[in-house]
Amino acid sequence: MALFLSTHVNKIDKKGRVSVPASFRAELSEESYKGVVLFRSNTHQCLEGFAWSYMQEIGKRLDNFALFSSEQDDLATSIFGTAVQLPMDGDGRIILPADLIGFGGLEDKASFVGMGAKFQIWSPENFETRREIARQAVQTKGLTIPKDRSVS
Amino acid sequence: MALFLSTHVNKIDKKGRVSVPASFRAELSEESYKGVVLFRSNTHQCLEGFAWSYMQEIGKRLDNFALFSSEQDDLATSIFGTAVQLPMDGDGRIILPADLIGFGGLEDKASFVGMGAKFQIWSPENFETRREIARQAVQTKGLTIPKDRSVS
DNA sequence: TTATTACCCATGATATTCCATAGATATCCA
DNA sequence: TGGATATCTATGGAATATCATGGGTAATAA
Repeated sequence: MALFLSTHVNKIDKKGRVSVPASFRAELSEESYKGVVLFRSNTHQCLEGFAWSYMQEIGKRLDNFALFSSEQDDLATSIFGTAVQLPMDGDGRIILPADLIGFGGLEDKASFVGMGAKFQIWSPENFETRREIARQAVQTKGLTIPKDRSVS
Repeated sequence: MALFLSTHVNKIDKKGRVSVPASFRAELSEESYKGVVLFRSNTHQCLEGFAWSYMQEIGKRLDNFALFSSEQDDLATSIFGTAVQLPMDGDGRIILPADLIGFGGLEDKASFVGMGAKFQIWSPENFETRREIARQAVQTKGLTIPKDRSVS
């Protein structure tokens, strides 16, 4: 499984192109599809990205919901319905669609934030705020990584 | 599993390079990936380091959280989002990124402090203070190490 | 056409690799 | 035991490779 790590700030050029960080590309290189899947975050003003193979994993997990339930319908709509598949060019860049640039509040820079199996794309300023909120949440709620695999 | 012991003070050169202590390198030599993972401590003004395999373990555990839950999001952001994977050069050095040098309050020297499975990197002056506080806490609270692995 | 996308190459900045040196520690042998 | 030699470690600097980025042009679509 791909493991995205660290935060990289890259420039969005006037064609809407942005380099996928080299370390992310290395993680993606094992994938059959050379590119990323992006969609709008349901919780933040940012974009979320996966390797194509992880989309299949999400599909499986969605199957755990009852077929035709409203939960499955809502999730499927917000995830699969808005996702776009973006190919990488020979230099490891993708073209961000204008509507996603708008949704993420992006301007001339994009922060790629590794989240393990997925990553997020933020405007650098918004992310600094988000990073601090997350840090405090981990501290005050005492969040830890569970030891075993028996978590729901 | 790697076991990091003792404290070593090494110099940070003008390129941000610093030698990983030889005894730490010996512990890392069994790892498939020759390098370390560093991130900002949530509790101290210092950096924390792991072997790469430990990070993969954390990644797996985190994947057990419900997808898109706020807990997973907060943890992933503060752990994976701020971590960096640093390869060692042929001479056993890593390059500390400028933002981590700033976060840790480091200048021209770095104290590598073995903590068992992980290690910390401190500014030597700050660590002397920290060492004394930790010593007193162990004394007054009568802290001990539990026998089994059933600790939360 | 006109706009958008794919592909190619150039370049500066940054990171990685390689080599040199000096001090400390260990090893060896008479 | 003494002393010479080799090895390991930390450190500095230079050469080389990689990455992000900009721009050009051909292919494609509307």
